Amino acid sequence: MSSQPSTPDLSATTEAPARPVAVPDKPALEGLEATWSERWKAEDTYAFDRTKTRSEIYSIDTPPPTVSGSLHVGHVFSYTHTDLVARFQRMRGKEVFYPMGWDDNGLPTERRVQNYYGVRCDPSLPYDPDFSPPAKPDPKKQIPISRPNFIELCERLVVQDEEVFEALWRTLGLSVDWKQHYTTIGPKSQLASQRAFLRNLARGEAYLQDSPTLWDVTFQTAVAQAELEAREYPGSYYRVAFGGADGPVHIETTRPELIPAVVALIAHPDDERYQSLFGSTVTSPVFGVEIPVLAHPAAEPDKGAGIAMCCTFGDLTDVQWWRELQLPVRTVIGRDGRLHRETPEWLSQEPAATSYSELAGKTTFSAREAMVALLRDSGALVGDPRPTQRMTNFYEKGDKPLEIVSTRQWYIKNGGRDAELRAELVERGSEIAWIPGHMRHRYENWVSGLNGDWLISRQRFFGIPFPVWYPLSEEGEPDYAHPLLPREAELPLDPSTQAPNGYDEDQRGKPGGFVGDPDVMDTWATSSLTPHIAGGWETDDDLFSRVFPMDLCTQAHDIIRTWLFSRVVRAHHENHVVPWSHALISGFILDPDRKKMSKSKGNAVVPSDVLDRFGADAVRWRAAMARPGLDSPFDETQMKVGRRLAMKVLNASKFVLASVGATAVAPSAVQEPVDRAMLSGLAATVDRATRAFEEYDYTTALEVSEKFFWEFCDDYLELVKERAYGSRGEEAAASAKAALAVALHVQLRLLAPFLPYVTEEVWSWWQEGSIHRASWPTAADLGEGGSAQPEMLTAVAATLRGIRGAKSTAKVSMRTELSRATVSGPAADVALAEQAADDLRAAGKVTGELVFTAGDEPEIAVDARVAELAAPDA
RNA sequence: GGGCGUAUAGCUCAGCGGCAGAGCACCUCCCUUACAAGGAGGUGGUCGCAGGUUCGAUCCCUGCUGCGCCCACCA
Repeated sequence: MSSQPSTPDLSATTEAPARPVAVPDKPALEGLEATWSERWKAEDTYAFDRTKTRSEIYSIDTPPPTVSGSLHVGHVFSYTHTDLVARFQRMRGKEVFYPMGWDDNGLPTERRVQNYYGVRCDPSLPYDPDFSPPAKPDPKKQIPISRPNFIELCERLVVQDEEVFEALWRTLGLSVDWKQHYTTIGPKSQLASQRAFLRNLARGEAYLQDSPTLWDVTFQTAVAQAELEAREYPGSYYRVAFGGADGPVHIETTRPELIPAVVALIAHPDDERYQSLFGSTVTSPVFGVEIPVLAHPAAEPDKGAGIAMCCTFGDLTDVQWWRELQLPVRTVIGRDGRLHRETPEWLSQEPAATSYSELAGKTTFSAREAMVALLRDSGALVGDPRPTQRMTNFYEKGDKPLEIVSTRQWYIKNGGRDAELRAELVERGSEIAWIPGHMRHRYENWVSGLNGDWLISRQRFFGIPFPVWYPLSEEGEPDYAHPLLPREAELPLDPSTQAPNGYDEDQRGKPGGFVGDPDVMDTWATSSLTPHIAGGWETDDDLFSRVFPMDLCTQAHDIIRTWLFSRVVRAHHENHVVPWSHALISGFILDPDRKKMSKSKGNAVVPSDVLDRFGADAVRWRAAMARPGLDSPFDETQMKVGRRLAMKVLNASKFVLASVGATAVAPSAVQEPVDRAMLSGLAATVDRATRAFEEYDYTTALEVSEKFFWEFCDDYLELVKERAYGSRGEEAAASAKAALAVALHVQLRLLAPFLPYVTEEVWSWWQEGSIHRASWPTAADLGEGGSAQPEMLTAVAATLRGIRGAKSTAKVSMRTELSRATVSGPAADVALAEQAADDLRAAGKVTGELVFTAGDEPEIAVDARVAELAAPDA
């Protein structure tokens, strides 16, 4: 560093660069993804160094994508957001723990296997070791296969799917350490899920309960509150007369097929119309069953007839009444969604039994038609049905309304039935730094609105089994109150193939023997443990202590109620902490009509297609323009802007490094005022980008860096081009070249998180190592120039723009020479611009006079005379 | 019905007490030795509506309206 400005340190500019500079003649974006993703893989560029201490580490919990689903650009954007932060933190010197998982467990995989291979799982069948799926699956005739055969196919297919996903993420340039990878069905997940479950059970946080459950009749499994989706569903109101002592009592129902399951009529205790009926009984139409009339405050006088029929179970209000009024259970709908084939005992009398036979075995839809006919014949149907649209609960992956079926299920306490726990979990939410902040309301709303504990068991096949058996009594009845549990050291295990301690396999299913729990855990019961699974909980304490609790969780807002909340629940129970300090929430990518993208709507944009057409850097650029939490419509034209930036980085870099030959990064050689002014502006940009990134505002970090870069190209580069080529001598050229090299060196690093491919490509032309392991730029990288006055470049650029404007107005080429140009404006600005008079003269091709004069204009203006027009005859 | 967010140029979005901004699109010009998949210049706005606070409001407050999302809503 020179202490004597009069003798600039030229040695820095003449010394040979660290390595030969190799700039291609025609830099191109094509092929960069293949080249560099391969290199990063081979060189393990993003490997996590587990010797670092917790304070040196930045750990990230990323949502494991459903590999059996299809990704669209929305996913790609959200995962890019995570990667932007990861790359920034890495360059800032943090050791980034950035694992990736695949969610391959659960129903989506089962469905995909069914369709892909044309099979279905029939647990009653024995394993067939010679089974191979049909070459041409017939979707209409699925072949029944055993559960072990089915699971084999699941495992086979997810491996294929996962390869495709990994390739996509690598192409996108996610800086994941793939050695930290996990799958939600893999052994690590099995172990963590079963261990965590046993711990929950031991502490009383998990329990088994036989009670009314939301039930999907298509998939024949229980579903959790978090998986509900209310949808509009057409129906009709039927006005139906029950027989009362003093004449008929009318109710309205949309579900007449549930009349055989009526256990009470219920009205509001203050409803004057029904005071005389409370305590009395009525008889149900068609069946003639005696039904009590009861009062309960949940009945709404304005709804329907004001008096409701309570069935077991038509909806959640029925469950509430059943529970609080201690009503009997009269179930008619089975797990398959059909009315029981056997006549229920309370309908065994005639004429009920004959009537019921009209309904037995029918789906709810057919049973409804049959029931309406019975009502009509009996005269109990009053008037015509009135069509209606109402909101009905569906399983989010299902297409038939949910039923409520009494079943035995495993639950984990999540505050849904415990105000104290709920308050603790709400409080956990406020310990998280939400980005953007208002996403915390989503969390609080959800937790506050829970109406039951978390149902984690599913009556499915491809999932993690509960590590539990039940002893069988001498009568062969399972004793659910005293489950047989393994020791943690025996995990992971499968109770359907392994016997509990103290029993032999031949006692399975025999009186006095045991039976394994047949259910599997829902996939959220596993993904709620992703910080534990990825972090080596209880299997690698050293690693876990270095990465947990994590620094960041990133995801879209739709899974706050599921993935985010369930991880908070698990970490709260197990570790008494929140699992991460920050939650960065992405918005959705919408189609151009602002509708959410989804495969079913056919408006999803396939990521591999846009990656092929625009390149990963361009796609990432567009992703970075979507601020946290904000939904953003997808528009291809914006990809082009990102692509143009990537291309510009290649071209500008080629110009600086090859055409000008500015390769030595030597800030001390920068002496010209305008060069120092440029570096000073860059210093301010670095500062702003860094602050923005620290606040997870990657969009602003990109905007300020990109804006500077374009001005650097459009103004500064043009301005100093001639001087850098040597038009004003060695010293002046050296200053420009040093400034160009320093600025490029800094700007490439500023852009590296966004455009990992082009920045790496350019870095490789003249620097050692990966730019992604280089340090994040600071003002110190810019030397003393960084503290010069940036206004000077502003004034000079305004002057240059004025000169160009004059040529543009005169409709002449920018190469046209000017015989005279007068720069006027505020005295201070003009004085600053004048300091770069020689550069301006060169860049503007002012061959004649270039006059600087203070004037009245509020900003710099240029009055120019075009030489060719001034002398057309010449 | 409850909650959250949002409304700024044709489009996508910044700005959030002091002269209304960017990119895209559009128009004009220029094949300039880094870049024509480029470059230069330009047109374009009652900052949703109505009140209020203020010397001053796109910005703060209140109300309204539109849009979006989450939750609740199966009589």
